[in-house]
Amino acid sequence: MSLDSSRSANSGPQNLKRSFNSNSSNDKGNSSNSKKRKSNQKTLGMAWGPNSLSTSRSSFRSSPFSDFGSYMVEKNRKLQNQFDAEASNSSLSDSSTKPIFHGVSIFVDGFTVPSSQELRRYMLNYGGRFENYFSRHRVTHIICSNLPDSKIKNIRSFSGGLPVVKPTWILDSVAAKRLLSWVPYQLDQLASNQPTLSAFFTSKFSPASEGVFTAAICEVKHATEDLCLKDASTDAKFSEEGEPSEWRKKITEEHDELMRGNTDSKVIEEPSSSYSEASQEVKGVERSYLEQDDESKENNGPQYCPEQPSASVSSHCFDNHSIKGLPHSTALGPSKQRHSTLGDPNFVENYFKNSRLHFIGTWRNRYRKRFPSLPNGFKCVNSHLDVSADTQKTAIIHIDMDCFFVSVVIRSHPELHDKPVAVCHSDNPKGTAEISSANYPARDYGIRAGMFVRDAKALCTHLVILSYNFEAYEEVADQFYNILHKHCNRVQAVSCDEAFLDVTDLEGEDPQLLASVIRKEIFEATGCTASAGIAVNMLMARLATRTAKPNGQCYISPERVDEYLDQLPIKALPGIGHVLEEKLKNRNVRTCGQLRMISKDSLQKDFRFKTGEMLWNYCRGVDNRLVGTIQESKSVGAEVNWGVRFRDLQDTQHFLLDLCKEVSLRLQGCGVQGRTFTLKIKKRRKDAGEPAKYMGCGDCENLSHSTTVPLATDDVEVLQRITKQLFGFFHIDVKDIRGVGLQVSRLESVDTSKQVLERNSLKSWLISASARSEEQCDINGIAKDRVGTDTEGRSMGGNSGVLCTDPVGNSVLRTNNTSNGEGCSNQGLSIPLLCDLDMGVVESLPSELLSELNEMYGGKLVDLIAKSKGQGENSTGSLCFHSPELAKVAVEEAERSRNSDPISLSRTAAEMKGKQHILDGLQTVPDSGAGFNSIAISIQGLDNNDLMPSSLSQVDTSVLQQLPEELRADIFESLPEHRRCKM
DNA sequence: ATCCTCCCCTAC
DNA sequence: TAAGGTAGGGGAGGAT
Ligand SMILES: Nc1ccn([C@H]2C[C@H](O)[C@@H](COP(=O)(O)OP(=O)(O)OP(=O)(O)O)O2)c(=O)n1
Ligand SMILES: [Mg+2]
Ligand SMILES: [Mg+2]
Repeated sequence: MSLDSSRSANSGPQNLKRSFNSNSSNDKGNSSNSKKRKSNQKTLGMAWGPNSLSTSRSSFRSSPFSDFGSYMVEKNRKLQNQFDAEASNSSLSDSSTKPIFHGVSIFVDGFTVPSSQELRRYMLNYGGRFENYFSRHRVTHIICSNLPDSKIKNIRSFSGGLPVVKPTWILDSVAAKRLLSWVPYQLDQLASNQPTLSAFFTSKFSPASEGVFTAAICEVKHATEDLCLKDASTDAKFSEEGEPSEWRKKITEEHDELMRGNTDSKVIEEPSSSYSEASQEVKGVERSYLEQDDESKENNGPQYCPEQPSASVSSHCFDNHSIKGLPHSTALGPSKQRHSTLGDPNFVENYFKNSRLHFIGTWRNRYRKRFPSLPNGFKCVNSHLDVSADTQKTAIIHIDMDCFFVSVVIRSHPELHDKPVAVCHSDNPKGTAEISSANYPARDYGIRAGMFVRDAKALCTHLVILSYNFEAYEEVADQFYNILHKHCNRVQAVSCDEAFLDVTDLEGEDPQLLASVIRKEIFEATGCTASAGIAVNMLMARLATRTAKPNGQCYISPERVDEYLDQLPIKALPGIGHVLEEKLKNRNVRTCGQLRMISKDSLQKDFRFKTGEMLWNYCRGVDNRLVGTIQESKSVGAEVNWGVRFRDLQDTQHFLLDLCKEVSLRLQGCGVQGRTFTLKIKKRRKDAGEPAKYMGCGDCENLSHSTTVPLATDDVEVLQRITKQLFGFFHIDVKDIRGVGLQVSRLESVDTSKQVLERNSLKSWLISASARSEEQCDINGIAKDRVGTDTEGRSMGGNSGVLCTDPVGNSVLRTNNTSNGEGCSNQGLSIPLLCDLDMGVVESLPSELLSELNEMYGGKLVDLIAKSKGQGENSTGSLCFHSPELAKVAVEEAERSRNSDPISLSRTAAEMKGKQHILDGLQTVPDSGAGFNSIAISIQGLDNNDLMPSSLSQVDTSVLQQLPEELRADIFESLPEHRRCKM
């Protein structure tokens, strides 16, 4: 309770976090440290380093990732806990058992007698460990029955040099009540072929050995772990025999076995045995992934082109008008800025081209285009049909590619498949580049996504670093989804490597069998493995996948949910990140079992309604979410929090312009326009030193301001004006800026139907404006436009006129009956006749509206305007002040102009002219009587001049200053308090 | 009550 | 050297 009250204050969470991780060396890593300390204290602690700076930590709070890399730690810990729990339970039941297998960790390969289940039980009961997946660094012995010769070769490469021992070794050891040497039990074929193996093995596998059970002959000296590991992984002697293709084949052939025998049995899987052998023969396993692209490529040509609008900013269309682009900096030496915004005029584009997070962050939009929601796709309507009218159990499959980024690029390095490999931009052992993905051998060393490469290298000096290949990720993701959609029409994409399937309605299909089929197809098509979880809801399916990884699948039956969750660390639940974990830890809650002890009321009191409910449900395995197609997006944005360094306002403006271009292109790529714009700034904290991460943002305050405009737009110039305006709200030294983002929300689709709507609203607006301009300004009604197609802002009272403010505090004086236009707008109007248009209104339209309108009239509008201009100043009289709407528009435009730079203003003569026209009109305000009360004024213009100087600011100010004092005061007072102060 | 802005948290 | 993005859910607190 006290914890989340900290939310109310800005600094609350930061302080909280700081206290959590006073020892982080990575200013982004923060709270994950506490976790890491725990799970792998020594190495990780050293890797991350002791960290003195409490301040260093919260820096990258938006770094969702700070903690992400630790989930595998959690998973392992979870399994560990389960294992320990089971082991201790078992021990309790048979207190006489001795830890015969202490230090022994087996992996059962394929069919054995006794079964892997039984072997597992023996291990549990006698102090050993049982690995559900193969890891050369965790497994000490592979247990395997004699195999046909054809399989020996595979085993050899698969085993990576570990002892391959017959199951009777376990049985005999149990019978003897001590650990026997495994040497006599070595698999015949291997023993005869590889006489030298045993020497190697013996040195490598000293059972971890508290000397109590030293009876075994095999127990040689305690060779150091490091030495052993190094030997094992650097010595290619064993692995090189295995062809990569064979490895693939082996994986394929055995994945059924693994599913049934090992992974499945691991914890949860129902011992259903029927489906496993039913799996198809692998015919085309050898068909290389390289030849697989054909289908999808020809269909659509999946490609990741950061240059494409929807992916990233388009290149080459920028003039870099940064005249002083020479890299001289006051604070930073040239070398320091080479990779910053200061060193690269094309920074934004290049940055996004290389950003992995940008890739995964924008993937969803590309998916939307590639797989437009299918007509038969299930819409995720929250129809609470849940009344269990469905007697049939729902069946959900969650499927996720194993170490996706590594798996894809490792295909061209088959010799590396069992070596520790990670994908990263840099191989610099001192670098702060981040690991994107690490394969499972690398994870055995504690290497995780998000970690600095130097820390990863410290954990594993021979870690192999591979480069990104975004195009390949895109392509594999595409194949992945092609397969999923082929089997199921209820697919919910989670990310480029992960999805949920609702297979409830696929009757006659065993979900587990289906999952194995899909996994196999994925492997055959892509050469990459995927893991799957099957359960009755999304939550449990996802958890099952974690258990199943890598290259496995796991079914959690409803009966075993409780058992599964009881010891599960709460951090493993989706939705519980490091913050919630810490809060719960402070209440001594670490496992789902413990979480269940807390009442829902209590949780909702401490964690608020929704979160409390989520916690209560999830720790019980309850999840009411439905698998649905991707919903239409609610926001579009772009941000950069790396390499952002500015010297002066011009640097900043240049960057903001690029960001606007990027966002504009993305809006257009998504076919939407937006009305609300939010500018986010990361501001270096006063006490923050150099970021731990090279070119990183370090410890920052996160600031944001937003504004809402009346008409949705995707126009770069409009974005630019708005952005400049927003930037004015931050009274900030540009040298402190470490990150910038622009987000657009209140989106409106630009598809045909919406276009019609928009045009209608525009038309109605014009008509009603025109009509009203002939009445007297009529003030009545309460305008509250929720639908928001055309008006905006809130009524702020007043009789003769209403001062409205948009959310940012651009105050807009206008009459309430603005909404009349909107009232009509949804009813569909025919286009007003040209001659019915009020030219004064038309001329004062913002340029983008004008051009849109012009389109509606087939281009005749501009002609008409030209003619009306010829008539002299006649139109001026009606220009601004007969129509509140007109005034509104005029003021908005004037406001935009104020913050526009000279370049954009002069870009089109027509636009400039229009603005000047309006300004002229504004200057006549004092004379214009009744219409006067509908002037809009942007208050921030009053004191933005220092930050946003522009050629027009003086004009604006003078316009403002011409206002009667009374009105000015009125306007000022009507502004929200925080706006007034901030100015 | 409901909307709005400004945040935080989470996932990949 | 390095490329710490993107989007949704949700809540506090103020305005209406
Ligand atoms: N901090 C992170 C997390 C993920 N990713 C990218 C790389 C991953 O390959 C991909 C998919 O994320 P997953 O969580 O599915 O992780 P992996 O697929 O790498 O491993 P796993 O086998 O656990 O799924 O997203 C990243 O770049 N940085
Ligand atoms: Mg994955
Ligand atoms: Mg994933």
